[in-house]
Amino acid sequence: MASSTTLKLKQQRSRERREQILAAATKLFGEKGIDRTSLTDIAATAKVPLSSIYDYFADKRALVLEVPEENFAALYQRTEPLLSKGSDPVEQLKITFLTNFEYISENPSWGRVFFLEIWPSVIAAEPQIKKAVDKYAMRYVQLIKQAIRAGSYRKNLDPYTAMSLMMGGMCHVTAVWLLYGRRYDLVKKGKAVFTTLDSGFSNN
Amino acid sequence: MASSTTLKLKQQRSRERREQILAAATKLFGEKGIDRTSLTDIAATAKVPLSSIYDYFADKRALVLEVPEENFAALYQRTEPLLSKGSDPVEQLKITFLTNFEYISENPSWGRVFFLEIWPSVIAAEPQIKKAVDKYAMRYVQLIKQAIRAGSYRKNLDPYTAMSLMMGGMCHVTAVWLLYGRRYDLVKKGKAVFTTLDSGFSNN
Amino acid sequence: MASSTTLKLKQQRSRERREQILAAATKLFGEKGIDRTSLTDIAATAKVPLSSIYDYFADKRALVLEVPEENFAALYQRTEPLLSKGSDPVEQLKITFLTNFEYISENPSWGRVFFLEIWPSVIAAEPQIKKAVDKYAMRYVQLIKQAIRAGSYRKNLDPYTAMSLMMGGMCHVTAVWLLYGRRYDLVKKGKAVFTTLDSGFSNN
Amino acid sequence: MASSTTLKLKQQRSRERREQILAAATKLFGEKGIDRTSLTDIAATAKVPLSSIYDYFADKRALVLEVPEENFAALYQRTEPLLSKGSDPVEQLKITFLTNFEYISENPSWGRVFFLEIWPSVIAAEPQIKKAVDKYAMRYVQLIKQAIRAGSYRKNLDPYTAMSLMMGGMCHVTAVWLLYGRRYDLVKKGKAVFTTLDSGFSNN
DNA sequence: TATGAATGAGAATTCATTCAT
DNA sequence: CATGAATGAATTCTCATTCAT
Repeated sequence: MASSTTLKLKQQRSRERREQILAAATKLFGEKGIDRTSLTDIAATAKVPLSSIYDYFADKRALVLEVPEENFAALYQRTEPLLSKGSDPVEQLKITFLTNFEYISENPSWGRVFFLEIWPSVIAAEPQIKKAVDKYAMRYVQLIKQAIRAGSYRKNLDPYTAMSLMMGGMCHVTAVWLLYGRRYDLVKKGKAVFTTLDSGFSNN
Repeated sequence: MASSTTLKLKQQRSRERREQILAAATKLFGEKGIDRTSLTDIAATAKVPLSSIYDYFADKRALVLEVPEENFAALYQRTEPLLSKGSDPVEQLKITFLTNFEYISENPSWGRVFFLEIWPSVIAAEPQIKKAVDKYAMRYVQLIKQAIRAGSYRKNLDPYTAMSLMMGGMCHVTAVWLLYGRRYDLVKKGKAVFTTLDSGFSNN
Repeated sequence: MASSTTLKLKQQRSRERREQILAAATKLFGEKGIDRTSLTDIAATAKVPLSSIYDYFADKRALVLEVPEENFAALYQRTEPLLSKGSDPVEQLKITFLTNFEYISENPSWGRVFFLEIWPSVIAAEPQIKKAVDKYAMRYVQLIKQAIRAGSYRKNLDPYTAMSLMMGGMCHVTAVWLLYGRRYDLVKKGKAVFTTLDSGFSNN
Repeated sequence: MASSTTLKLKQQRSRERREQILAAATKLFGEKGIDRTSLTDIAATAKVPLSSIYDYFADKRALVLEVPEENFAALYQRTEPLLSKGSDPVEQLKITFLTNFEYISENPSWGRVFFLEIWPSVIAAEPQIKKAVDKYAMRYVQLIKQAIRAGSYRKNLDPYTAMSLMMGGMCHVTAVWLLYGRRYDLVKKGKAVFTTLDSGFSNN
């Protein structure tokens, strides 16, 4: 009993430290860029001794790669329940798209890291990152294909081009939002982007 | 007379060296990322002594910032003559958009640097970069506004959102093209992007 | 009674662990060198928690110094019974010398540690090591002196020089054997070394 | 003229620095062992900034490997002229053997590095080191073979075993000399070793 | 007694920048 | 003007050792 409690406490502390490090990394990567952020910086921000970082991550590269991992998981967890009911592919596409805007809106650090540092960038070529991004992109491609089959979207719409427009639009709008000091409502902007694209994709 | 000739020769040599350095920087930044590229690498690639870089650029930062400068100039020089005749704003928009795809297609190093390293990224916040990018984006905004006024595009189209879709689409499509080994015709893909967006922007 | 049994079991376990650690250290020191072997490596190889090493050895230095200790003890234990009978000093010298070759042949890890890492090396200056090595060398010196007195070896033979040749020969032959992948019978080689030396030492 | 002088001065300074570093490395490697010697130590001893070491050696490994290189060259340079005249293989063997003792006697730091750290040790497996050592050992093997052919040494002498005894004897005697504070004349000891071996090798 | 977790003190290496010539 | 050489300041990573439980 006691030992089980202790273990849990320890594990709890460990998990917290890990998260502190990831949070610090996310914040600093977004602010200064991944390469300009030293582990010393991260340790200081996370209030953890530098060498302790190595208790949780094999090396800097591993830490960098876990930042998206963590956030994609959170994003999926948030999107899933909203989708379960709606069966209309266009509706599902909209929910998926806007939930991402919401997530970024609430986690701008993550937005910074992802859209200013990870995608698109040379590290997006890292298999671990590429796989995660591809998986996310494929959701869009699938939904767009369904929408075409359902007759909502034009038969001659290339689903990959359409996905590129959705991802690229999100990227640009988010980057501008971040670089200009987040002076407007990102989700509202996301809705405008969706509406414009949707009308271009539709069988008018 | 003789000295004037000498001077010219020197200036000539200087200009060449400067360009060699910028070309080497563009190439290497795109391949390895800005922070992972050392001035020693650049000097070696440009076949110029390391310390000579400091005769042309104040420091690494200055060199980094001049890389987009140089390339935007080249892009403008290429776009301008094509625009002079056409007066239809949609046509001008299309030319401007596709010329950029052509430029990237022919200078993939520059594509890499710009879309994987500079925009969007934390260094895009640098005033010098931001100004150059904004200037380019505003061309799109102006043309889109003209197209709306001319009745080609919908009255309720937000020109900024539309511009974001064009820039973001270009960014995404280019990044994927680069990250997946340039396996298809980028300009063709650019045309598909334009067509899709154009139909969404239009008064159908 | 029960507690005594428990105690014995514990002591048993303790002794086993100690030996596991020493065996792992011997193996790894020989493979990678003493300084390149971390206590973490040793713990992992010995399947013992890292911090448990400190229950058996004061620090890394102490562990390093006990590795020869342990092995000299084993070597003596093996040599003693063979000597008891033979009274001819030259015969005893031969047995002592060849038994060492046999021991190395059967424990090449130990051979590696001793001849590639400990002797000769700066750590051979450590009193604990020096004492053990000196003790072993003195056995040779004594037997050589006896052989001189018995008339088997030349009167003008310097017993220390002779011992150096035996030890040095063993060292060189073993090192070559190890560095070239143990491609021949070390004991046979040892016999050749002994024969050659013996004939140089003898009153021909 | 001036620039040529300047160049020479620079090269001169460079060569000196390089040698300072190698000398410091040799000294410290012999005193503390290669792995226990940090580049910081070497830089301090050589009175050179740490990072300047990298102007002369690619990394620590390269520096370690150049220490024997340098000294073998010096040893050969010293041995060669003495050999030119003598044609008797045994005489040549003696000169080669004793010149090495002389060299160590005058460069005990090198003796320490070579016999306490490099040979025999795990780094002796490094191709660059192995090659150099093998080359030196083969000289002995050749001369011994010649001596056998000339009838000076026994027909049934294995030249490799004989070489091992010469090298091993030198190693042991030198190591003891170093570890016991160089309290006697190493060259004299070398002569005793040679005499003893020679009588064992000979057709008495 | 046993041990998982933590950490301080280095270690090697890199690189932008300076400067003497 | 040009440049080879030099270097200080970081940076990532390792590891022996300690300690709370």
